[in-house]
Amino acid sequence: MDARDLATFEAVARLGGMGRAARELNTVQSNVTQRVRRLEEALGVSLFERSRAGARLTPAGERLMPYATRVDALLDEALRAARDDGAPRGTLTIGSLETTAALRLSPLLASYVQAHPGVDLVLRTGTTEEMVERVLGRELEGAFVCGPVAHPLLLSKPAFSEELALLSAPTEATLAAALRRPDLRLVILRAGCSYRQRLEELLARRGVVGLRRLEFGTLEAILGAVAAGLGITLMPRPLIGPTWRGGQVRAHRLPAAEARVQTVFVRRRDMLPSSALLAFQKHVTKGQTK
Amino acid sequence: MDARDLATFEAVARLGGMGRAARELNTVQSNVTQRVRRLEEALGVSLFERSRAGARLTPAGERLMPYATRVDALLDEALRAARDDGAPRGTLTIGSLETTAALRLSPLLASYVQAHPGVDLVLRTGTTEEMVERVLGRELEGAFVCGPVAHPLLLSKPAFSEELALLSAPTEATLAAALRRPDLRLVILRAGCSYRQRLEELLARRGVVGLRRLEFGTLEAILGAVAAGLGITLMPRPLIGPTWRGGQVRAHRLPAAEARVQTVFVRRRDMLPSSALLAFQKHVTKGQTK
DNA sequence: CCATGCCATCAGAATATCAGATGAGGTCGA
DNA sequence: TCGACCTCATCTGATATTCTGATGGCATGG
Repeated sequence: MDARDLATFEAVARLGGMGRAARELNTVQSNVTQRVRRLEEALGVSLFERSRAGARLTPAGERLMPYATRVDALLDEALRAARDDGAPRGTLTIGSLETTAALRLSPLLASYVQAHPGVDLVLRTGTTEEMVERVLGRELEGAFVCGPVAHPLLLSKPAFSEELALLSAPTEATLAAALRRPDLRLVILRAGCSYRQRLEELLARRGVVGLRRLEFGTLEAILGAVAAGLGITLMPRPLIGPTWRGGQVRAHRLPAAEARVQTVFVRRRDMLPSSALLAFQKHVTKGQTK
Repeated sequence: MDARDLATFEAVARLGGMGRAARELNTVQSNVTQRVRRLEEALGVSLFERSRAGARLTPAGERLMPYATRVDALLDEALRAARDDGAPRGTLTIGSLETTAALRLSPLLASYVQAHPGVDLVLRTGTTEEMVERVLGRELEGAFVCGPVAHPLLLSKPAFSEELALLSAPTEATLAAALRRPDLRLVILRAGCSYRQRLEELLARRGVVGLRRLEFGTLEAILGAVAAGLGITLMPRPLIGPTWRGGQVRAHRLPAAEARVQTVFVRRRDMLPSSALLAFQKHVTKGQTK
């Protein structure tokens, strides 16, 4: 049984058609047909029900499908294991929340790439859901996300503990005052942002619901908007320390129970970490204790 | 990365030479050389240190080796999963202790193959160590062996509980009398027999050590030897019930603590059981309760 | 110092894979 | 109803890969 046949099978099953699979695999449809037929002959079972609409998996195909993906993943892991001699090298692709990247990671990244010049570091940012999705899809080796994360396929390890603060324009002296504004809006980073739900829950406990939202793509824009009195936001408190100490926004402390949030590092349980990743994690731990 | 290249690599590593691997793979040496070279090029690392003596694994080869076997096993499992539609079919190869086969299995085998005519049943007998070895090597889907078995790769499930008895010639009225014979010998089935060590321990507790051994290949020969007064043996008590009730051997009961032995069914934890095996296990369970 | 065993390399034959054209069958819309 | 447009199957010839068997280098051991 050829691994490439299996990969072809997988693409056909996933895309629901041989022609579509051919396009994805950069080949022609006749080729895909041949590979599938060969696989079917080798196994002695029919894998697809062909129809005008495309190809649908037979029960035998359903049974084979998980193996197709597992073989693919295993071959990929074998490749990396053979290449990885323990010295960090190659491309390390990790994900992070925007805020974590800004607050915790940025000072570490420079020293990491300096310590390991053989590594090409790729950092992608996004929401917790996006990051988890990409880690599961093996697009990322791991990611810093808003904890806790409980997923059977993921390994989750506490990385940072943040104190969140509610930010408002500096004209609002207290949290209560900030919430009394009639035109109060939530200023959030993006649709699925981890802190948005938390902020809404927090406000709901104080009787504030149904607020309008403002969505900005960068932290700077958000802080600018808050400074201008457009609304409030929730953010790690240290983040506004250096840049915004001029007093352009005001950070209102929250009760400890609401303020604490764990940033965890997640990675696939079944994916062996590259040496580059191990070195990165060590780097993060070292930076923490310093 | 081609799975066949990986299999070739595995054979070379295991046999320590390309020529030898070529012989095992039914091909010629130049071909093996080419496949290994291609694999090395694809990975970008050297996998073997070549010398006049053969080929030895480099560190990268060492890292790749476990994946070669895993990919092979996974492909094999994929094959069986796709073919196995839940109806017992194909070849079921299991192992058993000689005594278990004679005592417990033989009545079950006929009814099993009758109930599942699509299955070719292969039963191999041997010692516990041999069976465990073969299960680990995937030569057997599972085996009935002398418990307990604790191995991280094996799943072990109690199957039968036997009462062992010490057998002697019928002229010996008691166990103590049987042990007093000056020319006492142990009659055992084969070198690694599970019951041999147990018998020696049992005798040692009674102060009898250093006995000579007689080794016979079949149960009938052993019972015959015991009947003829050549020595003693240890065996499940029910085994001598029907055939030897004529009184040609005498079964001496043992204290419960020494007599009880669990026969367990073991199989590889990471190997999905075929439908034929599942049906067989169900058959055994049913036969037990009857 | 020749026989033997090891691996690397090469060349030609056998085989597999590829792209593209075509055909069969159906759906959809004019 | 017809034709455009899907689907997958099949065929063909060009291309690429894989196989075999022969050769050569090199070290070891009789």
